[in-house]
Amino acid sequence: MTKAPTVEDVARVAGVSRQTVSNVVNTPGIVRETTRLRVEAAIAELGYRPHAAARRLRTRRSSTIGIHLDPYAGGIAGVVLDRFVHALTERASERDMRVLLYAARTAEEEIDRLGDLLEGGEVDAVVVTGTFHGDPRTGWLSERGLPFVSFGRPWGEDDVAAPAHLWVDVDGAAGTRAATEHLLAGGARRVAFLGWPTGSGTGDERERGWRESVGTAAGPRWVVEDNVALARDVIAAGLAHDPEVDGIVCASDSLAIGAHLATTVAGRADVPVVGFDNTPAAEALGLSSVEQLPERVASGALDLLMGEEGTVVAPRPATAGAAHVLVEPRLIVR
Amino acid sequence: MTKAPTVEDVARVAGVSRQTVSNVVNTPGIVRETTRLRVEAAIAELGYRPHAAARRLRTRRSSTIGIHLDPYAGGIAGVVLDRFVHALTERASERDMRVLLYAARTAEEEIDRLGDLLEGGEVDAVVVTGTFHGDPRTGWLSERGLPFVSFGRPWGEDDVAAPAHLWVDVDGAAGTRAATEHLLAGGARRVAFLGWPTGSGTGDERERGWRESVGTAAGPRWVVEDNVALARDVIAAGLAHDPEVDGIVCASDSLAIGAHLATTVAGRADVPVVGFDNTPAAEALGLSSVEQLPERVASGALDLLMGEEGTVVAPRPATAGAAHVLVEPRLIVR
DNA sequence: GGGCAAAGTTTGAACGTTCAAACTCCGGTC
DNA sequence: GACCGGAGTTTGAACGTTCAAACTTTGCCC
Repeated sequence: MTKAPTVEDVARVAGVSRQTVSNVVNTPGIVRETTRLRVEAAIAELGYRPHAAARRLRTRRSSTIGIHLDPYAGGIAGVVLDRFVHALTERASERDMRVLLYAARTAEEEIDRLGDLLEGGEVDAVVVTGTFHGDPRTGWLSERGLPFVSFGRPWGEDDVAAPAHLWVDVDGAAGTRAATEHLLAGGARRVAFLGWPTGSGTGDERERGWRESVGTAAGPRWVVEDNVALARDVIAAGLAHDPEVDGIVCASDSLAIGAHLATTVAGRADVPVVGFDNTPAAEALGLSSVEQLPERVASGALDLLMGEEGTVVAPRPATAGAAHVLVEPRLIVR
Repeated sequence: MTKAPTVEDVARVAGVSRQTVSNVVNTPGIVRETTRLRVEAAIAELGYRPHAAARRLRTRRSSTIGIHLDPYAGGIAGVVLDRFVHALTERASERDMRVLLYAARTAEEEIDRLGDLLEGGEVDAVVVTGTFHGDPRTGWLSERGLPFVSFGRPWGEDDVAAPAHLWVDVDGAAGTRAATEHLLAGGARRVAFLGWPTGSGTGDERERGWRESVGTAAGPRWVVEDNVALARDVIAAGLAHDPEVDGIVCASDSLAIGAHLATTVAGRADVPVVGFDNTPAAEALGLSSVEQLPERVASGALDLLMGEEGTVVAPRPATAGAAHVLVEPRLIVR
């Protein structure tokens, strides 16, 4: 394999200057038609491809977005994030952007990594996932004015009216509201909620949706860690104790699967169970579930970073105009 | 935010030359201890980070590996690939490598993208997934001598003795063999196989493992598309017709879940079902399954591209020495 | 203390691109 | 026919790093 051709080589073959070749590649509009065709022919003939590193060095733009990938946790929850990564890759691709993955075990390590990537010009912006109250990462990024968007609200602050930074999230309450209303519309008279212990912003939000829409049909609220076997046991006991329950809204598909197993074993297959996340497992078991629409989340993240139409990361301060996107999820009925 | 410091700035502060700063960063061993400390102090003081693009341009290395991410397909199968991506990111990170994702809808589009990424120096090598017999991508890459490894064998050729290119794969036959032997050891006398229609290399391989180890306990071989509901129906009918079956080995977790639903409904919960891929769904239902060990696959891919110890992509022709890694999967008993 | 090799350090150039400014045409206007 | 403006094109410089070669210092031996 001989040396790869450069703009210079193309220019020589086409009988024009370096810069004109560059213009044909980047801003064809300003080049005279006849010249353009000549240059394009030379590009094709030589098989010229712009060298990414040289371009990045000169333009100070990498056209790349970084995203952290946790060690695979097992279980069901990771699927949502993976779907988001898929969607982000596709949407980014449409805007001529790339997605770079990075690993980090701890928050400190991640901050270190973020610094390398952003300040070293390896990425133009990052998407931070799994944020929590007082997350050191978002603070660190904000302080330095580095461009980023979080998937997940800056919990605990006044995140909608005066957001601390750009964020995208799914409206969990709207999801459980839809789930609850679906059960009520199906004739349920006593709808229970199976969620996580209070304190996780996401979980509290999902519980709120049920509480606000269940009205007089409110059944018990059960709480357990996100685990199929534990959920099954809780529901088995709960149903025995409160047989009037005729519908269960869950904060996750793991919980829903546990609940489903419990109702099946107890011969109460008549009690509908609705999950959250619409994972393949819920699909396989024929459970209804709230779909987070990761594609919308991905689009929202890019809109915030690049503007609705932009093809370049142009960070706006969180204080200016729309600084967040809240995606309304959709109930998938099965 | 003022301009980011460069080697030059660090050099000035530390009272040394550019190159010495570079040496401290890249090959600290050759710098005198006292000098090194002085430079390191200057680096810390200024918060210097090497500019990735400049380094890439000069060294002609991106320290990045590309991998294609399909549109999220839904269903269970995608999970294995996602786990592989996670593992690849972590392993790559340990070797100071990054992982870049790219999207493409068709094989032609993917080839175009591969050309841009590899010849534009955006990535040093790519991992190609989901290869099939006569795959245009691997041919295109091989012709040009571009460095890549495939996750999946070059089916149909003499892939082990004279591999067409570097590849990593999971020994599917070994997986179903382990599953079959597990059922036999548990006392099964008639073990069926539920697989996909003949013709997919992967599926045929998994069937072979069952066939070769089931011996006189061979039950029927059922075949169906990879779908929970279809699998359930096939097993329901199959069990009714052949009630002697007392164990089912499946080519995937989707099939296994279908089989599990069928045995449960038929009141034949005594018939153990073993899946393949060890997805969260199988875990949630308490099904045994064959675990592909994506971490090993990821390590294998990097070993092939970079050598066992290397930190640089140093492509070897597939003809030289070990050009493939075949990972032995592990049965997870539940 | 002179000579010599090894260790450590500096210097000029180069990687391939795009920016910014300069330059060349060309048609139209006074 | 001199002047102007705009479209199209070229030129020199710069982005920040590392390579390769040249240079300087150190340590050792006789």
